[in-house]
Amino acid sequence: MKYKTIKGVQDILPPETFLWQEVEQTAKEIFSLYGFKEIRTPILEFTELFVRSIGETTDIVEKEMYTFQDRAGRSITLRPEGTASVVRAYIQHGLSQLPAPQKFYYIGPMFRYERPQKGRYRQFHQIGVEVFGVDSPDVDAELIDMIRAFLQRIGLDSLSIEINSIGCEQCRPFYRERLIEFLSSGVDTLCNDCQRRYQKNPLRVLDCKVPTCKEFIKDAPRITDFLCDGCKEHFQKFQQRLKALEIQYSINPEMVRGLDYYTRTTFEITSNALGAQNAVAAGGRYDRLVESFGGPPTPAVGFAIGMERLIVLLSELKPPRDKGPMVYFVTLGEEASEFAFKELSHIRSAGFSAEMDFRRSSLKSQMRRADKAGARLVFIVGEDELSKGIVKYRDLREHTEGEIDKQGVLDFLKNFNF
RNA sequence: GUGAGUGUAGCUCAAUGGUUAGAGCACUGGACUGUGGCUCCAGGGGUUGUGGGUUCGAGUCCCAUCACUCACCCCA
Repeated sequence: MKYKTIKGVQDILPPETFLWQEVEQTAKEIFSLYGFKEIRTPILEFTELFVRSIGETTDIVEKEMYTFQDRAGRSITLRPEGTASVVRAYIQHGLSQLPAPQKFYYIGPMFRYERPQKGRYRQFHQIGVEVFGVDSPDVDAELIDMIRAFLQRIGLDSLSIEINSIGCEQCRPFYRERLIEFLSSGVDTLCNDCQRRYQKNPLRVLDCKVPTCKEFIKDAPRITDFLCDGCKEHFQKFQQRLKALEIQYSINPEMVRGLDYYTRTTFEITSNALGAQNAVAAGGRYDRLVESFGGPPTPAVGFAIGMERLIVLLSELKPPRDKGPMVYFVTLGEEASEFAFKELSHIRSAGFSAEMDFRRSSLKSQMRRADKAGARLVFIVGEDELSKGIVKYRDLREHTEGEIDKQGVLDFLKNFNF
């Protein structure tokens, strides 16, 4: 085969596209109930935007971005995530001047040059949400509530919700020192990856999977014990709200987010049916990012849903099915074919999905194709029928049949109980 | 970037180193000359991922390479 998709990207074919449409439509409906409006930002941005927001030393920036020079020599990057672009747009268009909170959602492809595996692709799709201008933990809880509502609506309840607070620029550095202190007592017992993490991002040692490391960090200091008064209160209020909504969650003080810009609240929605990449949705608060981009100090919080992962769960639950046309015309002879061709257009205009068999073949094989296509109703038109001024119909589901006046096709459909 | 596994028809898979690489499903047609599903019959569809090597002979063994899958790393 000469041409195929490049590594880590994929075609999405029907009937799976039905599932994608359902997910997107449900997200739009639920999110708008919560006051969110769609924002569409470009897939291309200046590289600098992502380097500054995600963090220079993160893996995403260091080795996973699709970056290239445009024809004028500027460094351009295919977005690896959505938040940076939305923040840029928020500042660029002066949206901070509008009444807070400003609430946005977006749906679209993201790109990261990673080795593909289950639930991880080089082009993947996210539904993301951002709220600007309110620092209250009520918003954080509202977001969790919205995710829950969304997942419930598409039929995925019983996913686990994990939350954490990673503090702010006041308390986190202090905790970081304590943690480094603790780790230094046993660096040489840690795995190779953790030796590296110890140097680069000590917090990451916390969610190492190696048993010996797990054993060692069991006694490590916990971020939640080192939060400053402000962060502590924020985290408690957040939980109070979750309880008020009767949302089941667990605190995971070892949950570390990969992007540098997070502050205070972080959370993940995971499923144990997904393999190693088990996060369906994840997000958190980023109170300093807008300011660091040159905007006014603006607290913000958001999350992203991984669509491919969602689809995996969903298609196990209810395998996607093609929906056939309501009506299928089977014809014999040129005159009948022309009659059907015109009817086809009329009834489609009236809102009925309809097909006809353009191939000149036996009645039997046309019937067979009508069945394969999943049609509900077949109209049979031949010379006999036309000369009598009628068409025959057959209901493929109820196995009933009859005749109707050939002028009355549309009326028949309008009264038909599909 | 690291490791392991797998590459044969559109899909899922067979084929001890030995004839012309098969089956099920799917597709097309027929049995039923104007009636779907069930059944039966027939047909189309393959550079066995690619390139080397070993051998009288390779889908099968060896090497390389590419792709896919899963895991690590990291993350939605």
